[in-house]
Amino acid sequence: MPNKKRPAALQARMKEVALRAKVSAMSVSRALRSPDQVSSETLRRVQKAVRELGYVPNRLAGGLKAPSRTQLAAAIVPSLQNSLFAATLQGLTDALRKRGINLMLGDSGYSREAEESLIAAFLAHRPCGLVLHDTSHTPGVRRLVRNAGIPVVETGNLVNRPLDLLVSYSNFAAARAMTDYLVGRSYRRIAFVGQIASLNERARERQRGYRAALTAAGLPLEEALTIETPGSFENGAKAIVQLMGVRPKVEAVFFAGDVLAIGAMLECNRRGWEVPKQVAIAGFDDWEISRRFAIPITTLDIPRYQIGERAAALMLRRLDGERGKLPPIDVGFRIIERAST
Amino acid sequence: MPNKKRPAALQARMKEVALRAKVSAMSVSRALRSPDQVSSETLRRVQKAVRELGYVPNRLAGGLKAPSRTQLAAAIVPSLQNSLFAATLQGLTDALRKRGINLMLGDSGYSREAEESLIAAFLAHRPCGLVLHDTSHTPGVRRLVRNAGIPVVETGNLVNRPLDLLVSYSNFAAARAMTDYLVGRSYRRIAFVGQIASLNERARERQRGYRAALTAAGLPLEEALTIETPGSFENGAKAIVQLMGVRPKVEAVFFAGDVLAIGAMLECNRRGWEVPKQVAIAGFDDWEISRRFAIPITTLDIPRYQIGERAAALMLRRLDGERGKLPPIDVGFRIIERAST
DNA sequence: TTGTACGCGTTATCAG
DNA sequence: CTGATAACGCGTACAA
Repeated sequence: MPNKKRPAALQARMKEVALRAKVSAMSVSRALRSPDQVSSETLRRVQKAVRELGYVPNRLAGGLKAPSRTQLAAAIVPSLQNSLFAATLQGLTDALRKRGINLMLGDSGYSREAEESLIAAFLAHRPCGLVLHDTSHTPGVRRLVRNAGIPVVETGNLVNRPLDLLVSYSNFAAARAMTDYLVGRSYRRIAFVGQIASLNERARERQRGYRAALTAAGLPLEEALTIETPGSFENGAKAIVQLMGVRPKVEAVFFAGDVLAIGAMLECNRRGWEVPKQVAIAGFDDWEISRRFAIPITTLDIPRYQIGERAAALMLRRLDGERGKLPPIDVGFRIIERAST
Repeated sequence: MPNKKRPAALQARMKEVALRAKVSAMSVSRALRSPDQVSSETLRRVQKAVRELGYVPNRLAGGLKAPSRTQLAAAIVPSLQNSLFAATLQGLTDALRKRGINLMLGDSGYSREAEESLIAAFLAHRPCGLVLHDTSHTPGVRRLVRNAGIPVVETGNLVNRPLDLLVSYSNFAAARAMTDYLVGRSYRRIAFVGQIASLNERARERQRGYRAALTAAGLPLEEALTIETPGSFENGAKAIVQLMGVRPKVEAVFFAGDVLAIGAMLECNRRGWEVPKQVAIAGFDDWEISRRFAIPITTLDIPRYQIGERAAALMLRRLDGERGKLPPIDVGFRIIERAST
């Protein structure tokens, strides 16, 4: 048995590439990481050997020696199944991949405790950066990321005291702008349907924006015109039914989430309620389907993909050595006016 | 400067935990990985030290020494933004997390070449397992996974010769069953709208299933009744408009993707076409919104979450030492009959 | 431009 | 049940 101790014919190591290329392992390492620091002859031989052996570098070893260059980043979103976060993730991975950085992904299920334990688990792999959608954290999270000493980007809301880097938009300003818009369209009795404020900072901020706009316009705040409910088509439908029963009549409903607005629109279609004549509907986040209804839905466009892209860019600046406190980035939002209002 | 060489007060190492707990590093390692192999006194002291130092183990070092236990798996889906894949990912991460395994994620953009280069990048991190949605690969992929020597699970289609493990359903059988169902409902001129077959094995199989059903029922195959188009609401709308212009009249349309069926339904609503009276509509994959229309859409339920869960389970069996060729798992499908047909 | 020696943090092995 | 020692595969520092 001419077995060289290695059980199966597995992955080649750098040493074997070196042997085949007739150079030292160090030259292989250099040829792979900074090709301009070796002679073209060495480069050629190394590349040939790499190809022939199907060599796949071992980043575990590399990362051990040179932490902060593991070429692995981590991201945590509240839910994997929400298309909003998916768009941000796409922007993130697209931008990171250009630099050879891969992404570890997990979901917190909207729980701060789950976020903390997930971060701890991720840090065990020594990622070179961390992206968190949430902006509200346990004390443990602050300690973990401080000790980790890696760039952290938050993306969910334009907060005042971020952990580190911040790329987002103002949930408050967006909700306020949409409510202002409805007021500008002469709607007076405007209802609000959003996610449960106590569970979620973003939901809280949106509700606050709605109220600020009403107050600024001199309109009263009525308990019966604010509904908190988990986001789903069904709950959007239930909310519109409930609101249509309120007297005096509700003129417009701002759904702080397109999933709710769409559910409501479907319900209106089913019941034959005319939008916007009987009730106007506004959404939040411009899902593709919102513009495809017979009466397309007025909504807010948030540049989700761009948030991911710019989060990556910010992280990369840190990895490239920039040390100072980089200023937060506000990607803004845009009201998309359609027939539903 | 009392600096002990370490620049900042960063992550504690196992050695420091050992020092504080007054045991050897080896005992710390054991206490963490197999608590029942150390005395309860040692265990207690180690746990205390870990807590006090906020120790986060370094899996890079662990993985270097003990490959195949990096506690990191990798998954590649065609697109991050498709909710179908998101459901599978959720099942996957939920199941893996119970075993402390985290997930690296990327998208191939429906390209086999992109899949190959992504796999190579992922393998550099020495994942202990790999999940691929696609079932059609470049030769390079076969070589890479063979050399990697890790479990690989494919999830996109019930193929005959999987790379290794397989958890999926038969796209062919599902499409055939739906077409059979439509035939059973006495529709005769049945059209098919699906993704572009040349780009995607799953699309190909669904189209094949449709044809097989028609042929078995003695119905003719007509060119004009098959449309291939990228999946989107808009393309679903265009397809139904095109098909409504065909003479003699099309009686039912099977959209091999709910996004297409929903786009078509929205278009019918807009134009006032009655479903199923003027044309019946069937979909594929039971998106939540499909059941919320005034006329809810008949569709196919694929247990996407379960696919992820079982893919994880299969991978774990391998990691737990099972060697043989584990048989493919067929999770099946279910026709959900609603008013649209 | 290239090579040598050593160390990164952990675990397998084996002796106590 | 515990500890000493030697890898794991690569990168830094320095020497040639």
